[in-house]
Amino acid sequence: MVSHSHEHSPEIEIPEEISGLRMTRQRQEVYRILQQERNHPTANDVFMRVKDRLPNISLATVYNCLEALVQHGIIRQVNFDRESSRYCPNLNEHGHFHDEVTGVIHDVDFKPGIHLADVLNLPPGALIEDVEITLRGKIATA
Amino acid sequence: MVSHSHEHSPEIEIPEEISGLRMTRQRQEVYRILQQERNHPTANDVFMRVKDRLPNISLATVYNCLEALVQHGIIRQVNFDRESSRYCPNLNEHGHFHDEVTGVIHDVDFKPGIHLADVLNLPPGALIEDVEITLRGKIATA
DNA sequence: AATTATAATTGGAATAGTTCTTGATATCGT
DNA sequence: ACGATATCAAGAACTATTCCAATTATAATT
Repeated sequence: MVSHSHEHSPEIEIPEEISGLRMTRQRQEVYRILQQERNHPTANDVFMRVKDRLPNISLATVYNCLEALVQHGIIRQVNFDRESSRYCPNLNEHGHFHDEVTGVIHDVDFKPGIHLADVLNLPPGALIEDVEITLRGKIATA
Repeated sequence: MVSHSHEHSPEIEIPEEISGLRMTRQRQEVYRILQQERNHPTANDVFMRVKDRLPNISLATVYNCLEALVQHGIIRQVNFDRESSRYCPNLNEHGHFHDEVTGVIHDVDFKPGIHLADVLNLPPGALIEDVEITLRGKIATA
């Protein structure tokens, strides 16, 4: 076990295991970046940032880590059209609004008490396992 | 076993120009396929089908045609995760349910009177230009 | 602690969907 | 008909992602 002694940045405590996933150093650092930067980074964004702390990490490992975190329900993968996938630590059911002027991606929550099945005519017997709601547009400069 | 017959579908009359887009032979045939086969085909699906009528068409042209039709608001492009894009002639605001057992994609409409702005907490001033709602799951076998 | 087994990481090669490029062909406006 | 413009075909190029083989780290067992 690693004795973490003196670090200066506001560290986020990450347990050694989450949801049955072994939290290796690489997975920890990838996860930390998602927690700190809530900008919905791409795999490559994460790769560039994580190299500050793990200079030898490979892009393949970043992909592996992100996939492992997604599989274990620790983060979510978000796709806009055919652009690079982005990753998001917000596990609440929510959608995304992509401001195409600034490029910023905003989380969009449901209004309280609203559930998808209430507003959509789903096929009979449909068991939803995953939902993706993505909006694209701009913000009126009032 | 499914007999995969291209039954004679009644010809669909397609005007020479739609929404300011010149309807070339290739665009007509691509569009016709989308109208006839409402299976949300991929570009490659369309390519294979359209070769019955235009044996010399190229895949690049199919992509060009699909893009032109999308740009002019004649069809819609639908993405599921990072899979191949699919194309859809249904212009009503609707989502898609992807049955991951059968692979079938169902259109999913809003219940009458429901609009997105009623159910989502959009960022103030957001002007939505495009919405994508994709669901993934299975259908319970009664 | 040493040994074996299992899992994770790395770096590069491979893949797949899509886009780009170039030269040929068709269509439009005059 | 003529030049200008748009579209097309074929294949090369591009890019995000995955795969693979070899190495390294961690865990389990003795």
